[in-house]
Amino acid sequence: MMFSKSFGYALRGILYLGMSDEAKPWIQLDEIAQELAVPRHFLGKVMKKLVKDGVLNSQKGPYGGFCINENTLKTSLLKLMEITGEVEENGVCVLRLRKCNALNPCPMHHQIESLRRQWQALLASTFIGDLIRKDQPGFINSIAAI
Amino acid sequence: MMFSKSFGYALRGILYLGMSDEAKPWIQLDEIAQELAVPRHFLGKVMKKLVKDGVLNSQKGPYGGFCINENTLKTSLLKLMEITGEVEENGVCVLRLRKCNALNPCPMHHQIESLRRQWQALLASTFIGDLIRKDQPGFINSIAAI
DNA sequence: CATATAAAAGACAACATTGTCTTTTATTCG
DNA sequence: CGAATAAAAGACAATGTTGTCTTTTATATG
Ligand code: FES
Ligand code: FES
Repeated sequence: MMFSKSFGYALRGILYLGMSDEAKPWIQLDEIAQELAVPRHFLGKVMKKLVKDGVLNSQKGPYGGFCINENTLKTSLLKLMEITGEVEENGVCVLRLRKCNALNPCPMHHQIESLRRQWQALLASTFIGDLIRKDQPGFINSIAAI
Repeated sequence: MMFSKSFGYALRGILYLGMSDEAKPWIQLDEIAQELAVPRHFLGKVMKKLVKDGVLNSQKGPYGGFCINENTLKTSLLKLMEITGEVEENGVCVLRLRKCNALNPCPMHHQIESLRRQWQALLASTFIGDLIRKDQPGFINSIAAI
């Protein structure tokens, strides 16, 4: 019940772009990494993946950088987890014994089933757009570390 | 939402002992590892920790091995996670930004709060004894791989 | 006591994730 | 075109988890 670093960086990077002033079309990696206090090159790799999957746009060269596009706000957390590598193989037992299966359940299957369903539902039905609070002045602090 | 290998091995090892015939006082690592199809020496390290924390007993020498004790069945999954190293530091944000805090929440705090509470409650209130099904003949298969 | 046995302990390897650094590629602008 | 800029790409290091192998320690038995 904890996201990978990659996932956290991806989400925070996206939200930073989503919160940024539209007057500035492209935001550079340098700025994002500095504001979020995140390792620059590692964030770069994560952002690259997001661009490749069409969740963000990027532009090389002077005045280039990253920005959101028409897909960004419609992207689900589940999609984000797929992109950042939390494979979350379909229906795998929490003990990783096998495909999760109510007919041949592991000892924890029943206690955990409902929670897993809720978790999946949350990831699939929460979108980037749901997480942005442009009206809330302190929002940017909530994605910067400490 | 997935346990570490160490946790899985620990739980399955304990349950194997809990299911075993009481006529045989000590069960050897060799048998457990083979039956559960788990790496023997790695399991050994995990079992050692369980013994150190008083969740199991062990005995060196001929006819030695492992067995459950008066604490075993009363051990919670939360305790087991502590022992196997899923630190689960108290109230850490899912994005690992800071101590989790409703007053200064990260963007995901509200969506996730209820699930985390349920998860914690489940771990704290489920005990090894709750997971053993001595009456169920196929139980042993449910903790063996595949 | 000598021997055999099994856990405990420790050294080390394989692998995945995370992080750093350098080089390459594309783009803007003068 | 040439220089500057910024992402993309790739090589590599640090760290954590998982897995293997060998040596040490404790115990039972004859
Ligand atoms: S079989 Fe293990 S969680 Fe479903
Ligand atoms: S502040 Fe991030 S989950 Fe609570």
